[in-house]
Amino acid sequence: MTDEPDVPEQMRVRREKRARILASGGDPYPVGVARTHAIAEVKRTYDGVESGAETEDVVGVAGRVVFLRDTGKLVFAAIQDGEGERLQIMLSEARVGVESLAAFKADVDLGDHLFAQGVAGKSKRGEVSVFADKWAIASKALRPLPTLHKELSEESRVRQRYVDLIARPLARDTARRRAGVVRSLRESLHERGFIEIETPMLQTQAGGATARPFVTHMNAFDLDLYMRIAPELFLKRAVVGGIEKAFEINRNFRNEGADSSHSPEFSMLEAYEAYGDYDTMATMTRELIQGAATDVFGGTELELADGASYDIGGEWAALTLYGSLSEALGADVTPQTDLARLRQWCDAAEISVDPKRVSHGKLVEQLWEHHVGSTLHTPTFVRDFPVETSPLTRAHRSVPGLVEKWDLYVRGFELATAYSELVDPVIQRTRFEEQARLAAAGDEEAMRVDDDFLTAMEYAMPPAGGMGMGIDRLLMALTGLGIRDTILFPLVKPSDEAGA
RNA sequence: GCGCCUCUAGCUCAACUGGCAGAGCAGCUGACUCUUAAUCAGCGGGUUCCGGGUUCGAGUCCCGGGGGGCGUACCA
Repeated sequence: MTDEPDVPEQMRVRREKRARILASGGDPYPVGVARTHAIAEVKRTYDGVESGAETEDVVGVAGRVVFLRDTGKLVFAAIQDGEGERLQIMLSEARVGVESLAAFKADVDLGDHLFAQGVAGKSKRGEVSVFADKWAIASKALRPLPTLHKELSEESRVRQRYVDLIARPLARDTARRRAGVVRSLRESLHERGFIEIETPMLQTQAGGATARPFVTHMNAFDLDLYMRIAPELFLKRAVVGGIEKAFEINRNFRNEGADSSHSPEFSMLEAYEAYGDYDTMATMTRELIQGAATDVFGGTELELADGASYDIGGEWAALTLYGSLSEALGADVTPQTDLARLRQWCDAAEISVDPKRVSHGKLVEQLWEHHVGSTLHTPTFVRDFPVETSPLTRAHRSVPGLVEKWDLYVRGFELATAYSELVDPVIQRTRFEEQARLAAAGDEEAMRVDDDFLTAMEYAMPPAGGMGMGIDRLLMALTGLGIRDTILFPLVKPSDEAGA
């Protein structure tokens, strides 16, 4: 194994060390070590010790070696644990003996997990240290660590996130912050009496959103199945059945483009509340987000990765789709504005529209996105959408041609959306049929008629508000990072060079 | 999908108009009992993403392919 020709020198050397340890009766991968203290605990406890002083407290610590310095009869090693805390280990010939120190120098590399036992104290330079009496390799690394003083290339970061997590504090923080945000959302929803349910990811037809699905196949039933594009239609079935406040935080899959704000698999929160509407959902959404910001970032004033900062506290701005578009265009746009006029504005703004999907609603939304959406940086609710593009939303209670739907925009992208849900099964059927016509005409993202869902609706769904929010995008909004940095292991195309 | 940029040692990056492929860290050998990207002496390490082509000569120029980034179009 040590004479494979293609193995780089540094890997070859580490493999030889592993073999040597085994040959001399040692164990490069012991089942455990006698760890007594976390690194942060040691640093905290002995912070008050005088420089150069040793205590009589024996501690056992373990972590990954991230720094090594051999000064002859004294060796310094810094170990790092899962929280990114570092602790200095000092190994002196006087304490461990000539032989053990020589073995340490010969066998331990940067990247190894190391265990050390000894008294806690402080070095002459004032750094909390463990003066080791004993040491052991807790796990031998066979690959060298990257340079810890330089940023890993963007590609290496996502391809080898495990290395990124070792090397880059922000990577560790982001993983923990994401966990904190998700936890905060769950707790806030639980406090409001919501019940978390899990709905199918494998579906016989992908509904609940307009998007192209991934297709897969079930062998046992010889059946083509779709990965879900949204949990909406199943969550609503649950509401019909009496789970009046239902939510799900889980993955959706959309077979579409990938860029700095789109991932083919992404996490989404959807929540439905019987006897709520799009206004109650707006309040709840704001409180969920502000709560997550407070729980994880200590408040609603956010400092972003790109240096920008903004405050998401207080009430959020609200405007209407048609009103804000009219203002931006300097002309009245209403649900009655005809297609020809909308096309002129699209041409003027050089917006190209898929000819298979041209409708009043589609053009209005594209115009709005171009002229208004990308300019909204602080959280803003955009209210009241055209009916054609919102087949699951109920008609506006006072304005004909509109539906009760809002989109929440932050930093130029859509973070969340909510409806006063359509619960009339007869209207729902005609909406589905209209979608099916679009699909037949070539619109690959249009919905299909879901008969089982319509049957459920015919048992009567209570009036309800529903909301969907992208979890990845929430992290983006709170941190300023791109979507691939908020997802720990984003999809990457295979490359022959990655790993071995 | 289209356009532009990019791929060189384990990692991060150099290499002019085509002319011996280099540095820092990391590695190996040695010195040093307070280092913390230590210092000192020495030594290794390359399919320059892959496949063709032009040329006396290609990391560099041309063609094809792959990975990555940015912009643009669509979706959240």
